[in-house]
Amino acid sequence: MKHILVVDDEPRIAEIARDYLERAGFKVTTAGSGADALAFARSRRPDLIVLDLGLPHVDGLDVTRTLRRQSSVPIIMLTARVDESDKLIGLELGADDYVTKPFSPKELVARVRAVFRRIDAAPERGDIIRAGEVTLDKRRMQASVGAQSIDLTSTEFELLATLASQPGRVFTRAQLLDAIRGVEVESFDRAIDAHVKNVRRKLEPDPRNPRYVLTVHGVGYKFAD
Amino acid sequence: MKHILVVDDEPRIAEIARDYLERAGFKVTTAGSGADALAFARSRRPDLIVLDLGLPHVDGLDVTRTLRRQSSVPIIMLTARVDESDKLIGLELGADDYVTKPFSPKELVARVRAVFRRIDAAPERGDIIRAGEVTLDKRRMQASVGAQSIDLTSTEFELLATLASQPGRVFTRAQLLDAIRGVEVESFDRAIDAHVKNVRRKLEPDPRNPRYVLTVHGVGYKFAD
DNA sequence: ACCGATGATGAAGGAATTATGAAGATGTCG
DNA sequence: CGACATCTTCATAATTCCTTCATCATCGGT
Repeated sequence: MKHILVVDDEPRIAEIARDYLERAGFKVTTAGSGADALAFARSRRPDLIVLDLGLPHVDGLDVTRTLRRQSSVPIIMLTARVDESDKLIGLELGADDYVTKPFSPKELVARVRAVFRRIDAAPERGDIIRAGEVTLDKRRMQASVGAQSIDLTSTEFELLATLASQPGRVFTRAQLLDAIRGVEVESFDRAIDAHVKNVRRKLEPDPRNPRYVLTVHGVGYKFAD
Repeated sequence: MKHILVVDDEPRIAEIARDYLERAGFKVTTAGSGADALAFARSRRPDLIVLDLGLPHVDGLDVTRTLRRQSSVPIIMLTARVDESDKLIGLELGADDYVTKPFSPKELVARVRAVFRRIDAAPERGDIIRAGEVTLDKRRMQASVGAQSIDLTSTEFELLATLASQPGRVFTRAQLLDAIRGVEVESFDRAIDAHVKNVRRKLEPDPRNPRYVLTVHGVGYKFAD
């Protein structure tokens, strides 16, 4: 069963949302502050968060920003004002959808269902990368070799995803830096070597004789094809 | 930097899209009508167009049709209707992907990125060199004779690519040195001989009687034509 | 067919590139 | 603030492969 966290400082609103969402078949937890929401999200990993933009102290955007550093949990924003809200949300990365207050509970349920549909729908083209026995799930940021799933840091994941998305293509270190860091950061090329080493340590059965992430001497790296 | 044209008659929607796409590192221009969009596309050549299907006067399909007569710019359609027939029509006319309204801005960004990934992944003109049975793929830095693929070092690959890019033309050793090393390096001419030997060993069915990389006595080498 | 000049070849040394472990820097969490 | 994780940098070891050289084969003009 999908677990939804509803965050609003007005208990009345939160309760209405809870009633409707529970009736729609979801498990619901409510939180009255941004701090509570963050603590809960960290420890219990809800499947979706309904978040009031106008929380006191730590507002919805702060919560979103903090959450986004560690998770890609879907967020639906509740916004009070119509005029400014779109702009604000537009500027802040991270919300998946938004509902303006006063909202109809039925609309909220519909939006929640829509988000889950999107997520559960057949993976987007390119969202799942399969290259031989290696599988990368971009949405869940999870990698696996065969049935064995492995933990990668976000940088390592991006690096591997870039390589595995086009097996056989040779990437220079500069290209890989772009892919994992964005163009703006200037970093020493050799940082890539360190990440490759770490990826190999986690991914390869025998890191000394890589089967997947291969070195192309004088050029860069490629994923085996 | 990639330049994206967003076309929607609702400024609110266009602005949200602009904000998200700019945060994602794209340069964005917005247009409120099909006529503006066509004018802009003609004069400024954006790298991708996000196009509302339900534009007034000249609708998205008209715009697409007109655009397609003169350009192959990627198009992502925004459509309110989920109707399957619209999808078919749009794809027939050359839309590259679809996002249904109301859309999550994050999804839009993801689709845009996916389209660019597809485009950038496609081999560019000149990236594949074909000379008889020999094929060179610069992106993969791999050569093949018929169906047999061959691993070359980067120097060997550059040497062969230089020769094969102009079959029949004779290259002096100095020219070949320039091509593989850059002008600045001073190296003994005869190093080329060694590379030719190695290329032949890997490439030729019978290295003693070369079929592809031919010696021009007293001058240099050429690729057979 | 001869002979000087040019090319082919295999081996060895050395330059350049990559691998690796550890330390420093940075940011995050409790 | 201290513990922890991650990313980057650095020094050094290991590896690749480029160049050179010596020797033998081939070419072309006479």
